[in-house]
Amino acid sequence: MADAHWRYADPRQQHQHQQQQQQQMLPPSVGAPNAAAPGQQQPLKRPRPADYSADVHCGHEMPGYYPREEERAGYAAVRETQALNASYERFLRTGQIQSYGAGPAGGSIRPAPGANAGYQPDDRPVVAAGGMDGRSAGFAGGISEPPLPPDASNTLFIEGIPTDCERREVSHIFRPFVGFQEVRLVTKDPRHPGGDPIVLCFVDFANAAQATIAMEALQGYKFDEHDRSSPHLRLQYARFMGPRGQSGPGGGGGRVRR
DNA sequence: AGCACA
Repeated sequence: MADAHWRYADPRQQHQHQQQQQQQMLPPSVGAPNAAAPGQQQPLKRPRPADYSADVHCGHEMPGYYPREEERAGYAAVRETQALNASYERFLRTGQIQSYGAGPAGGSIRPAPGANAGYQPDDRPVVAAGGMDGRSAGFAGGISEPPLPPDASNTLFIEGIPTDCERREVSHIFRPFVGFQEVRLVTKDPRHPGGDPIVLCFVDFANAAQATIAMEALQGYKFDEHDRSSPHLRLQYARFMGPRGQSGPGGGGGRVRR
């Protein structure tokens, strides 16, 4: 608890000698050696002997560790997202929503105390989907949902993201929406030579209804609200859904028809 | 306009 907190506290604390000791004991980022991202591994200064793998464990294990660029807040987002996924899967099975999104409880959403828990601002999603599924549950509010378009997908394709925008910034925009799972940024070369590179973005939601709510809420969203020439977002359903999407082949997401 | 990840 406290030892997870001291890392992020401001540097005016008086235990610096302790920090230095601990930092020497913990290697910088030996999270999960076999899960390293392709472009991410640090250059090895010298090849390790074969018996290296036996004693790498240093008590620094992190369930669900993502070796990408998420640091600090990213951790919390990922962990929280996974907790939300778990909640939602429970909802799918039981048909009951338990303190999902808004609401005071959140006890079941909190990650178990461990690595860096206990350091989270209250950033749980507040923009909730009325009827989660459109089918069965979700009539609690008495508001009927419009049917989803036939090409609805739980992945959104977002254009118009400024090229200097980082993944974290995009996550800030989409994270308040219930069902948010992940943001993926893709940089494309411009069609015209000399043009600006293009940033495409894919955002996953737990289901298509939640994706639709976010899509309509953020359609035309301006990045710089006081700049009239600021780029604005255009959101569509993503065309192809791979295994990450919920409606693969045979899942009802066939050809686009209207 | 431009649709990737596994």
